[in-house]
Formats: sequence, structure tokens, C-alpha cells
Amino acid sequence: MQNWLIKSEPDVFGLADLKRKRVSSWDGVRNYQARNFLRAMAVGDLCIFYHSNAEPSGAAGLCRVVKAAYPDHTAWDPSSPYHDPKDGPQVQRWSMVDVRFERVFARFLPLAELREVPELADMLLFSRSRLSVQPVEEHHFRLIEALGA
DNA sequence: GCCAACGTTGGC
DNA sequence: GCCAACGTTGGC
Repeated sequence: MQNWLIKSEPDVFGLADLKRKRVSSWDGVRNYQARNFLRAMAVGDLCIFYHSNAEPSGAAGLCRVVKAAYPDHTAWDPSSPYHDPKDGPQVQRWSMVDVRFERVFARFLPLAELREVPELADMLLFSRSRLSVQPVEEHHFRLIEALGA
């Protein structure tokens, strides 16, 4: 069992949207490192749902992987904003998973606050700020869960 | 809206 | 394989 952090812009698709839908595919990831992490996800894994490009940005809550990686067909769709002309059913460059809403944190955790927690200082969230899918170490995950509870 | 960081593309 | 140009992410 692994823990993850996944980013989305709340203006596009926020945790409230996932709550409403209950289950959603996590599509549109177009970065190889992030894709590799998606492919490493297992059913049952918990993910911190992080709001990026928001005011403020930060950790909003949790969701759970309910379907392991499968081809992200939005890449094949010319009308999709995630269309990738180099991809197709034969190539399958990009993957997605399905996630299910788990819960909204009782307290939203802004990035500025997370930054000030010494125990979290070595999170990829800070050193690899542009990575939209990233693993989260168990002790980091537990601490964030406790802070948000 | 600006800009720094950084990933990708493509010429050589 | 290098590297400059370019595009994107995401904080502020």
C-alpha cells in the first residue's frame, strides 16, 4: 500500500467536484514521471487531493484509487484539451486511474502552512513543485492526515 | 499577470 | 548527445 498526492486546479476539477461525482477518472496527465507514478498506483491506495493554482493552494482532502492504470483515451480525442496527436490505441503513451472521493479535511491545509512544518520539509511537493502526481511517504501522509482532521 | 523552474522538442 | 528555444506549471 502506497500513499500519493495528486494535484488539480479547483477551477477545473476540485475535490468538491469529485465529491459530487463520487468516482472519476484521473485523466489528462501529460508528464512521463507523473504517468509512471499513476501506473504504480494500486487499488486501495490513498491520495491527498491537492488544489493547485488556487487561492490558496493546498491539501483539501483524500481520495482513494479504485481502478489501476488504463489507457487515457482523452489523448486520442481531437476535441479534448488533452489531445496528443502522437498518441493512439496502438501507442498508449498516457495512462489514467479512477479515484473515489474519500473525505474533505475538516481544516484545509494551505501550502504556506505545510511549508512551515519541519517534519514535512523533504516532501517532493516542495522540491519538485511541478510534479502533479507524486508518492508521499507514510510518515508525511499520517502527519498531513492528522493536521487536516 | 508575472516570472522562476523545469520538462520537451528539434536542429545540429 | 548537446543545448537553445519554447511551452507549461504553479506560486505569488
